[in-house]
Amino acid sequence: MTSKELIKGTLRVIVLKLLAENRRMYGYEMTQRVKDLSGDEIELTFGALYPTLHKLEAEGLVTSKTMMVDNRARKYYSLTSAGDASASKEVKGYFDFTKALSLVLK
Amino acid sequence: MTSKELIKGTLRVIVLKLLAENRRMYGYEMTQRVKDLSGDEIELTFGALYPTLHKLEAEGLVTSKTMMVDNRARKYYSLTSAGDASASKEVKGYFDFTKALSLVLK
DNA sequence: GATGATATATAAGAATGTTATATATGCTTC
DNA sequence: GAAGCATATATAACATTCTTATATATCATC
Repeated sequence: MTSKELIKGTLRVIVLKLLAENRRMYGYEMTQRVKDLSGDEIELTFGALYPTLHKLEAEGLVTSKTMMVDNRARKYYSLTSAGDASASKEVKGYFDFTKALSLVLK
Repeated sequence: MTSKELIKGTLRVIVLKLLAENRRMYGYEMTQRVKDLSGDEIELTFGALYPTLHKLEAEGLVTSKTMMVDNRARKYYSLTSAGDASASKEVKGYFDFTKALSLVLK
């Protein structure tokens, strides 16, 4: 892990992007996917992930469905159509911000 | 402004970088410089900037010196040698994180 | 004399993240 | 069969950090 503080503000975008790329995912899967994709650099914590997921659900950007898999409850999250629109918008916003910030930091 | 939330966690790096590039700067100057450099995309708020500056000072990474300029008090901030070391380290940390995150978001 | 740019700073409140904890299954190892 | 680890969801207490509002003050311009 490079820096834990820097994840602030980006968790929401990460979740939206993951769900935009995958029809449905469950929380634990997201933490593993992010860890893999980032080369073990970014590790999501559950204490941050679940509140974020619940918040997105309350905003109507995400829906969830609990299923039994291998005798174990698994809660799948998916984007709503509003969530799909938000996802591309917020990912773009992230890169715009990054670009602007790189002008300051370079 | 693209997104206000995304600035979270990056303010500290911004301040360190500004002071690494300039021998000394005052708060108001920092907000203007960041605004200029980022093409009006990033606007620092004083309520976030001053606490950050004071925190860096408490950590021994920054020192300050108040001077009268045009009959007006102006507080200049500078990096200590520890601050100088932190600056390059934390800027690098930011770009490492950004790189890792772009693997997730692309 | 009102407005706007310059200039620093604090306080209340909101948002968001960390750490610890609880719960539970299934698999592997001792 | 007990212990430990990976899998799996979730909440609570706490800490940090940012936003918004507010206070104060000078100088230049209209």
